[in-house]
Amino acid sequence: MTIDNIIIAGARNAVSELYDVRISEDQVTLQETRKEFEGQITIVSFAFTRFSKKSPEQTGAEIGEYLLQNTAQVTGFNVIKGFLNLSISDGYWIRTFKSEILKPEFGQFAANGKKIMVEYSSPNTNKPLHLGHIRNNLLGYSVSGILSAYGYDVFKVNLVNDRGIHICKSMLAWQKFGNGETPESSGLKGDHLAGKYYVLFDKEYKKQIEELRISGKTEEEAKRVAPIIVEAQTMLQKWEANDSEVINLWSKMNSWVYEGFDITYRKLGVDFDKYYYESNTYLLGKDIVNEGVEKGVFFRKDDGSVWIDLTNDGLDQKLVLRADGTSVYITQDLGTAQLKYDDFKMDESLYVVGNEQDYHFKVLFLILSKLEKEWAKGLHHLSYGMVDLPTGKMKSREGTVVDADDLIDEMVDTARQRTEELGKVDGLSEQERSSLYQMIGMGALKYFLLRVDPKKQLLFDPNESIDFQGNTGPFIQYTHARIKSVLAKAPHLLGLEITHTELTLSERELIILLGNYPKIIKVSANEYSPAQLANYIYELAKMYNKFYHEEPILKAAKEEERIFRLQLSSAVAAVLKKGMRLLGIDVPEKM
RNA sequence: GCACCCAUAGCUCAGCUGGAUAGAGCAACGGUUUUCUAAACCGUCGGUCACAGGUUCGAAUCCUGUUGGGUGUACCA
Repeated sequence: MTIDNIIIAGARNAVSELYDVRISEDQVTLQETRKEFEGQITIVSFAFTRFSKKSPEQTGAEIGEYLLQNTAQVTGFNVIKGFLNLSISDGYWIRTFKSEILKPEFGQFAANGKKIMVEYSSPNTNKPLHLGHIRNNLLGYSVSGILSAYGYDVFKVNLVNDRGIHICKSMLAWQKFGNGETPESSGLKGDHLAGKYYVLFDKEYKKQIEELRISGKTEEEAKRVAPIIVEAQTMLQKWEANDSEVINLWSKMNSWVYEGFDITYRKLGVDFDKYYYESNTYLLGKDIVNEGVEKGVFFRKDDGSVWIDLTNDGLDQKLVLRADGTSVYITQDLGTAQLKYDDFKMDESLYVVGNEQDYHFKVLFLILSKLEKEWAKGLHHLSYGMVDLPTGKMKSREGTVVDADDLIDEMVDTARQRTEELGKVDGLSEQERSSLYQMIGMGALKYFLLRVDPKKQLLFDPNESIDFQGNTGPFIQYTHARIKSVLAKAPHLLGLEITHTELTLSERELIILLGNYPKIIKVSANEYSPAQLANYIYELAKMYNKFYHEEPILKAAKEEERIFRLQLSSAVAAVLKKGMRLLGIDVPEKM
């Protein structure tokens, strides 16, 4: 039983005994006592005045007195306005520290027997990854870790968008302008090579549109009849007809791109249990459409196209199959959803996709539940905001993107400079140094992106480098390294029994904050929000640094203090490390 | 037009069952190292929580409206 539950139970008994009213658990509001007052847990007792018919102060005092008499852990109280501040015995905090926080599995929930699939990344194979994709990948990876810590059995999958007109654009431009260029011959990473031709296509396309307009066509018509776009469409048709030449080109370019993606994924430290490819799934979904027509959920128009009417749900009519019988995006997604369920039989499924697709997923989930798919109620969309630049939106075609590989390299390079300036690399081998720079640079980048509420759009200014001080990844990494350095000086104290009985203010605060870790995991998991966890870890690191300055650890007067403070430090380091791992960030032993 | 998301310090962000005097970091200014790592710590400066109503003992938080920003509303994916 947690202390919160003990206090809630005590408060319910108090109200029942004193005022003869039975109240439910959620009628008792608890909060942490503000720093300026004595105590650790506060009961907000305004609501109880209804039952006591007395002033908030008097009501609080009566309940406080009751708890003091009847609840062993409560050692004192004070009432300020309607706030009943309770002091909990140091013995209780120390016992909690020893019996829970110090355990290696602290923060890992028992398996809940549920399977969840997390789909993230979902790149297009016509261009390299940019900063927006980094946010997606980090969110997906981190949420997967958090869900796993919360007790889920997690499957990470990547649905690769490897077909369609946009892929043909890169292919066509390469065919026309590439002169057989390869990653080897050009020294370009495969995904960057494909991206280069995607941009070239767009340039040529725009040029042709302009020429057609000068010759008197409307913009709309020009866009439709420009030779290069017509060629790309022809190529897509050939691809769908299994034309061997097109398929070979497609395989070749895709393999370059995958090699490039793998490098970026490795640098980001993300991975997947399974890949799905749209080239395999794009024909799926037609069975579901038929099923929907039979069930009367969908209807067919005169031209043969199939629709669903969602106007009663506040949405629009939506096309689910073209008149010529071919699939649209939502058809595919219906089919893919079924396929994924058939493969994994998961209880829940999370799609990590930008908020520009909110409407799409609303429709998708609604259709599946109308089709009476039992599993549809387990589908969720982790909708995150765009990453914007001060100049506005990033656009691949126009080259106004922050490239993922460039940014990563830059971060690692900055980490190297800072670390060398601080002279912290003495005694490290070349390899240790480079792995440290990698860890710190990526830590700064990942924390920067994950500390912000996923649903908010995020501003990135390329002219202002990401900080390494204050509320940052490196600050937390530093705190971890700092603790490790102290621990290394007296390892024998870690195994000794804690006999300490009285806590200083900062010791008590640290234990309470450490004790909140499981709650934070729960909230982060339920809300799919690594930001909650990130901000918690920062608070913990900050509080530890304060403690570190205030209290001597190895230089404490009494041995029992040295033992306790060292083990407290060790527990903080463990939670920092675990928490950061769930954000996909590693922490160094030294920095 | 309609729908969804967002608006808190100069900047970037916390603030989560409605609760006490709204918090951090950065930036600016000042201080702390013969003591366990100064990527740290302490202090000063900085707020009409977009605006206007409403609900409540109590609102940054809930409701309504307005303004501003973003996104969507494709037989693109």
